[in-house]
Amino acid sequence: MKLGQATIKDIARELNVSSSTVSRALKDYPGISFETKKKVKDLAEKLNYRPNAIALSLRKSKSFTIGVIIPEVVHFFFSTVISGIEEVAFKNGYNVILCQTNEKLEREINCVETMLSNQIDGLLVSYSKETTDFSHFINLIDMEIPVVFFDRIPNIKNAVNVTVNDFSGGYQATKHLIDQGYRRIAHLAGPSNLAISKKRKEGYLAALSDSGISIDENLIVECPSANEKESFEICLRLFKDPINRPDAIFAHHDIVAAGAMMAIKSLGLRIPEDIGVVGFSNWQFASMIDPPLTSVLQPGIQIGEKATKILLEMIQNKDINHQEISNVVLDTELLIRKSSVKNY
Amino acid sequence: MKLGQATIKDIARELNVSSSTVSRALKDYPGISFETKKKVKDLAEKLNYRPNAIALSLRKSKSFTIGVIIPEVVHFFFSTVISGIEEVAFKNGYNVILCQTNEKLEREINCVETMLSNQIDGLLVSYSKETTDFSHFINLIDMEIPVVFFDRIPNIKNAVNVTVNDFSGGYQATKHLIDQGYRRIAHLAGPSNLAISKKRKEGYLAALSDSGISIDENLIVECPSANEKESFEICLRLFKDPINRPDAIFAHHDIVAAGAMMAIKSLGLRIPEDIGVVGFSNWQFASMIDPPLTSVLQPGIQIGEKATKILLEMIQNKDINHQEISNVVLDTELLIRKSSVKNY
DNA sequence: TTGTACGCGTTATCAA
DNA sequence: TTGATAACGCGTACAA
Repeated sequence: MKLGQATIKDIARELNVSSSTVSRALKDYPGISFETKKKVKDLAEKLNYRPNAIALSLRKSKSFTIGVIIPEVVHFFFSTVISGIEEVAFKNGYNVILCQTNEKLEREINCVETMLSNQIDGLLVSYSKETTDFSHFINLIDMEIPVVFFDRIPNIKNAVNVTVNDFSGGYQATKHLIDQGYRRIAHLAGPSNLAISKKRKEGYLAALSDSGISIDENLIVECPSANEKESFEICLRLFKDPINRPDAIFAHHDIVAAGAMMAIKSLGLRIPEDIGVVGFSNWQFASMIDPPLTSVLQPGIQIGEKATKILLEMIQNKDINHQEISNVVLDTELLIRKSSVKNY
Repeated sequence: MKLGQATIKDIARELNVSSSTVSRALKDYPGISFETKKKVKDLAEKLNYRPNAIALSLRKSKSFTIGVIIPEVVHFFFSTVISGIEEVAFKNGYNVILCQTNEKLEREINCVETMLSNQIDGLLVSYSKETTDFSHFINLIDMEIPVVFFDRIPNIKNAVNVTVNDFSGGYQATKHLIDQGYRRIAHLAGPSNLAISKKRKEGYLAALSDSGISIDENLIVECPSANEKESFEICLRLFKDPINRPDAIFAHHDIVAAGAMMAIKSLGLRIPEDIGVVGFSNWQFASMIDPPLTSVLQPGIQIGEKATKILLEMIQNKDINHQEISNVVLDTELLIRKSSVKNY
């Protein structure tokens, strides 16, 4: 018995018909006698025949595969996005091939190469923190390969972007802290080359402005690595001066917020009585820490679904009007928990 | 077909040589004049030539792709495993195609079909909670397609399994609680059809036994869904009776532990003073919750790496001795934090 | 040193 | 109603 899978040729040989007949019979093409059709289908069943997707790809110049490039899988938000992507792709008969960059530009370029070699029909990307030159993506777009950016979106002509309303998320978060009576609200900002960092910060600034609170540059600190350790240390410094210290923190995301909370606790300060805290993304742990963390919900699954739906549309209908879909912005929602409400 | 993807034929035509010459020149085959080689390579560079992986797959009957089937991406442990898988696969020039089952058997079978159609060279699997019949996997093994199971491993002849020592993890956790002076230790067990649930429970039982503590069946409760809500409710019931209530919890995993912690707090009990808690898997949030949760480290990245290395070995060397690698067990490590140490 | 021919699995096209 | 052929892109045995 031959290794591997039965092919159309195997069926044809065994039944003494041509492979085209088998192909047509299997696909219920008109003009095949009922008899032949039955013979073929029965044998196919018996041999456990399965069409070879690789051969199909070659024949049709279409791989039914979409590529996904993300910074890292081990990141709650990205894992939810992947989940949404996989879900929609699977339902539409597309495969997902996955590549993580570990936030390295070199690796990212390498991933794009791999994707190209593998003839992906389209690509979903959230680029790395190191990426400032987008030519490897622009090349793809120039080759007319559909590309959709999500979450971290570049400023590229003809790019299609899916993201949440980071500005409004930042605004909501900050406004909420103001409404709760906090006045010296610090912002732990994200890496400055990411548009999301800029947007969240702008939302923060706008909320302060709108409430007539003057902006104190000392209260805005960038967290380039955006991990809990970095944020812990930054906060220790930030809280050193008891006079000028902030009374609330709006963090770029929940991990940063968690680091801040640890710093606050380690200084013997109370959350939310002394310091209020709001995060971003609503990581899984947000509701489980103590006190539960108020956070801006960033609907990862929906982002993944939406981005994939758009990508599939672009793949299936090349003449789609890019202008209309070039910037999809999903709504955020503030999930209020104890970390920011004094009388919760 | 994507515009601008140059093929060997394009190069051949332009240079007035045969495509075999181009093919050979590109791969530095002997017997090609330096001159031709240079011409070909230069033009390839200029045209941005990239070998078509699909054509190569067909030609070589090898896809350089491995499939990964997991219950869900949005699960910290699995996301770490995927990360390890992707890392090793990428380094070895293999692609990763991903399929999640959402814990559904039907979907799982469907995923296997997809993988087969796509001619994966090998498969990594952690099966769904619903799966009790493994014939869809056994078929693969019978077809001599390399399959490696990780974390959730079946009892199948010739299967290759990679897992952590769940028994010893359960034992460590329980022993630690005993050493801390806890005596009425409850176990919130995982879904009963998973070997990992059984193993962790056996470790728990053995530790009690070895310490001469009698086993109270009322203190062992299964959590079939293993989410925080379920565990919260189970714990409320478990703690209703102030006389017979447990003084510690060993949970199947950290999410279950987190649910338990919420229940404990909501009843006004203190952790670890009144109730000690130990989880499993060391989810990312374990160190961030209050009090930080003692947990059994389950090295997901290493599991992913190890499983992939073994799979690639099986793919590249069909004559490998399965007996020797049929059961790889990685060590767990107990990370002791405040949730289980009264005088931390 | 280079070219020809074939096959990997499939299907569209034309011919019978 | 069915068959033969070519083509998708590539590599390679064989021929020149």
